[in-house]
Amino acid sequence: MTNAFKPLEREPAYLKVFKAIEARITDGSLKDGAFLPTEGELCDQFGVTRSTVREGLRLLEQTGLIVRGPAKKFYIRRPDSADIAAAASKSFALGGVTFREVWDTLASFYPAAAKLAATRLSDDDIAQLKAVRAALEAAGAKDHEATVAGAVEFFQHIARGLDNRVMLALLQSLNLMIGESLRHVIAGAPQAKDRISSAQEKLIEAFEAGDEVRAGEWMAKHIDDLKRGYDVAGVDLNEKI
Amino acid sequence: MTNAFKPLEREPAYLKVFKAIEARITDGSLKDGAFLPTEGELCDQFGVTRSTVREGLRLLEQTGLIVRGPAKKFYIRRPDSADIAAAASKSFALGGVTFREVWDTLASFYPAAAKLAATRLSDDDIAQLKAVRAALEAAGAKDHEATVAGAVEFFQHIARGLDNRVMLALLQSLNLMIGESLRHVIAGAPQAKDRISSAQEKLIEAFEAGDEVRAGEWMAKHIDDLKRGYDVAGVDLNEKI
DNA sequence: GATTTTCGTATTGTCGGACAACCGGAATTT
DNA sequence: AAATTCCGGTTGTCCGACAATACGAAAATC
Repeated sequence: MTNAFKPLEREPAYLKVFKAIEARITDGSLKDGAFLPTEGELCDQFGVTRSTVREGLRLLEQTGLIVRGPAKKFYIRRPDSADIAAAASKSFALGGVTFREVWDTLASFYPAAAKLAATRLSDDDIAQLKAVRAALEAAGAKDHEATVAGAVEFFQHIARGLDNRVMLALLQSLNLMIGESLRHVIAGAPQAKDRISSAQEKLIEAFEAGDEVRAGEWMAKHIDDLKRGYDVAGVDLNEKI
Repeated sequence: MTNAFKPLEREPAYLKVFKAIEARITDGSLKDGAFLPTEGELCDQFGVTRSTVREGLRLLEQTGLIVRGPAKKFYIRRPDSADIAAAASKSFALGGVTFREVWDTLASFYPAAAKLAATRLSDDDIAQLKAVRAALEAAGAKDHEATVAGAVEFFQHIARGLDNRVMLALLQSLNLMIGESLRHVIAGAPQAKDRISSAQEKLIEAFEAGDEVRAGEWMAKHIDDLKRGYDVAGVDLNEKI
C-alpha cells in the first residue's frame, strides 16, 4: 500500500517561530545588528500568542543568534568564535571530559597551529606576543594567576593571529579548558614561570623567522612541558575537568 | 565616589529556572537518563507559572541538556560529541566562514590526528576503515553521493578511533562542514574517487604498521588532494559555506 | 536656550486560568 | 489472551491581566 499517509509530524508552533526567525537570519533578510520586532508585533505576524513567541525567542537566545540590546529589545547577532568556543567548552565540561583528553588534543593541534602561525602572524601579532611575554616576565614568581594568564593569553594571541575563524573557535575552546587546569599545575610547579617564558621566547623567535619547523617543535616542547607539570603537581590526568 | 551601588543584576525567573536545573544536572543530582518532573510539578517546586517554567525548559532544550522522551516527558541527557559538533558547525555556517578557512583547518589538524591514529586505532577500528573503503570501491564511478559519503565516513571513523572526546567533537564539526563542500568538488572532479580510494589505502597501511610519520604524510597529501579538487571544479575557496 | 525633572507609553517579565490534542495505561470487551 | 475503549495526566497553545522597567517627549527649572 503506497498511499499510506505520511507520519504527519506535528511541529510545535514555538519551534516554527524559532525556525522562521532563524531562517531569516541565515538568509540575510534580517541583518546583523538589526533589531527584532517586539514580542507583540511578532505575535501579530505569526498569529500566535506571546507565550509561544517567547518560547521561540528563548531558543534563539540560547543559540546565540539574538542578544538583548538597549531597551531590552533583541537584536540579531551572528555568533562569533568566542561564543562557539564558550558553548563548546561548557558542553565538554558537562560531558565530563578528562584532563588527558584536553591535553592530548592540545598536543596534537597546537603544534600544527604554530606551524601555520610562523607563516601567518603579522608583525603586529608578534609584537603583541612579545607584550604578553613581557607582562609575564614582570609578574612576581609567586603570582600564579599572572603566570596562568600569561600562558593562556599567549595561546589566545596565536589563535587570533591565524586569521581563520574556524581554527580560532576550536583553539579557543581548548584555551578555555586549559586555563582552569593550568591553575592547578602551576601552583605546584616551582619554576613553571621560567620554563613557560623561555618557551615563549623560542616560539617568538621562530615566528619572527617564519620558521615553521622550529615553531612546531617548540610548541610541542612547550605543551609537553606543561603536561609534565601534572606529574610534578601530582594531578591525575584522568580526572574530570 | 567608591560607595556607589553596583548595577544590581536582577535576573529573570526563567533564567533562574534554567540555571537551577542545569546546576542539578552538572552536579549529578539529576542523573543522565532521569526524567524531569512534569511542568506542573516544576511550577510548584519553583513557585512560578508554567509559562515561566516552559521558557526555562526551552533554554535547557536548546542547550542540549534535556530531550523529549516517550510520553513527551523530558529526560536528562548529557550532550555528546555529536551534539557539540552539530551545534558548532551550525554556528559556523551562520557566521559565514569560507571554504578556505575550513580546509586550512583540516590541513592543519587532520595530519596530526592521523599521527595519533597510527598509534591508537584498534584492529577493530582498522577493520571498519577497510569496510568503508571497500564500500567506496564498490560504488559506481558516477555515484557522487557514495563517494562523498565514503570520504567523510573515513574521516569519521578515524576521529572516533582516537578515543578522545574533545578531539572527536572538534574533528566531527569539521567533518560536518566538509561533507557539504566535498559534494561540490567531487561532482566536478572526474577521478576523485580513485584518488580518494588510493589515499585511503595508504593511510590504512600506515595505521596498520603503526607508522605515525607515514600516516601524517599521507593524510596531508590526501587533504591537499581534496583541496586541489576545488581548482578543478572551479569553486572559489573564498565563498561562504 | 540648555539642563533637569516629570510623566506617559511601550515593552518585557510574570501571573493565573483555560482548553484541545495527545499519550500511556487501566478497564473493558471480544 | 488479545483487541478495544476509556480516562487521567501532560503538553501545546491560547487569552487576558498586571507590575516593573526603560525610553522619549513634554514640562519645569536654571
